[in-house]
Amino acid sequence: MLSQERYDIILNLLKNKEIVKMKEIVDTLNISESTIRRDLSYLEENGLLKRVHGGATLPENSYEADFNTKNIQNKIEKDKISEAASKIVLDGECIFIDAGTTTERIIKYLQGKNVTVVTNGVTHIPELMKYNIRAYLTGGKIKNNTGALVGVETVESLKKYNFNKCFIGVNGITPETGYTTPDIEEAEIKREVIKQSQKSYILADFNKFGKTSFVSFAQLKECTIITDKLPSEEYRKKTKIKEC
Amino acid sequence: MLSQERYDIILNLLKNKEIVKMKEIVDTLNISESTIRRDLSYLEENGLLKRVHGGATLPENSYEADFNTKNIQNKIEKDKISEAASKIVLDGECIFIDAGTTTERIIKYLQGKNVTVVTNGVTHIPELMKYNIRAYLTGGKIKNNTGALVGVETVESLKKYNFNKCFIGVNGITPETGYTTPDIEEAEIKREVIKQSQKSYILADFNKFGKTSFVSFAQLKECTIITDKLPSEEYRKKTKIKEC
DNA sequence: GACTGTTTTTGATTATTTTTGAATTATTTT
DNA sequence: AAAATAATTCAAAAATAATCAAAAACAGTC
Repeated sequence: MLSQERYDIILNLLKNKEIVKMKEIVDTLNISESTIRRDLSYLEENGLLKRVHGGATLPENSYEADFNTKNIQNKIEKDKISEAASKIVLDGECIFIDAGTTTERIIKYLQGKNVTVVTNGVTHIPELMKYNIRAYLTGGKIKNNTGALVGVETVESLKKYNFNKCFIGVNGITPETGYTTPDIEEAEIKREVIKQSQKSYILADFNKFGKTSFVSFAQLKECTIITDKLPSEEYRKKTKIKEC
Repeated sequence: MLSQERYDIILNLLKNKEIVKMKEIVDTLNISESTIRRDLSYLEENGLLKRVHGGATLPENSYEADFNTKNIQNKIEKDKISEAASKIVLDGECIFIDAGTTTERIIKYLQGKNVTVVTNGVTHIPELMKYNIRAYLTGGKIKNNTGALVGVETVESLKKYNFNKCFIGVNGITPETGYTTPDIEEAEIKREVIKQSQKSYILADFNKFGKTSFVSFAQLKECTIITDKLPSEEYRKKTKIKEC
């Protein structure tokens, strides 16, 4: 059995139960405790679960949406992207962090840095408070499914800020349609944020390339893409790309 | 049984009952008192509950001095106040709910009502989403200790809304100083909210009467007090009071 | 392909640490 | 003071970490 398979199964056990015991994993996988311990350590390092005495639990701030991503490797890459993003943030800067699970991961890497964060993602708040990061929330309507703040109030609110950098999530990237997302209200926010930022960064794992979602919010050249793997040279010609 | 499981169960017992006795925990968990004591200590250290002789209660907000922590009756009263507050909210109204633990309790009683809620309390969000209440958040700086949104951005944000009613927490009430609270930034918000509301309500259990905190944010007559027990007739002469 | 040497993965074994419950002592409540 | 509850201590049990040899996977070489 491949380690990847084991990772999948373990995370799946967790996904349904919130908490899983060593014994349960042993029973389902029929594999030695030693190996499972190693797996758990690995998964913990990559923030996919939290080990506790006797088993493992979901990590503190895991929002369900993230668990729909089946491929573990993909999650690990996502984390690398977030880490890379955090590294380009300089001391004293003011940045915007978009709502969404990919962008949320940046926060933990900002720990100890002197930055001011503005966000429209209410799910980011516990994380921001945990690391004691100076943070502002845009106003607006709370979208019940994603916990993003949207609407006129949010756009108005954004106009008051000037960001050194902004970090934005995305669902599809093509040279023709640019950056796309499925939600029209959230697209509006992203558009406004880019307008208010000196530099704009798109966080995208490599399977977003070549995909198109419902609403375009910017052209390729308006932002720098931070990604783990570049699919073709075509994109590099059209915009700046930072690989990690 | 994993310690994590026990934590969950204990906190769940608490969530519904406000207070839980040692014996109850022993009966439900079938585990030694020693272990449960250790669990309670751990949970207390993490601010998830407060130990009392013979069991545990829900934690109090540290800065919001509550002198009767041991008194369970007091908590029941608090909840009655919140329930009474929720009952004066009419169908279709737009209300403001102040940040804080007392006001947070209103939310669960709004379930199913057709209301629009605006708030500056980020800790209210999960509860608002849980009951699927149409909600807006003011913008502003996230105060790290209380999770309240404050500052110019919040005040600006509030000016756009007109509320039918607002529900505000308080730390002290006297005929001379009016309504008082320890935080100057939060006071500013309360002041603005009252300005934007047709009717303003103060939620106060009876031990807030006769106390004075640092900053005044309104005179007695500007608001209606919702309380469980009235300490003296003096107050009734100066403002409207709703007992429950 | 077959062979060889290297690296990686695995499971058993053995320390080491953590958790637990009982016994004892101290503290609080009535 | 008596009863109830809590803190402390300690040894047994359970879980984890560390170690190591066998097995499997891999990379070259012929």
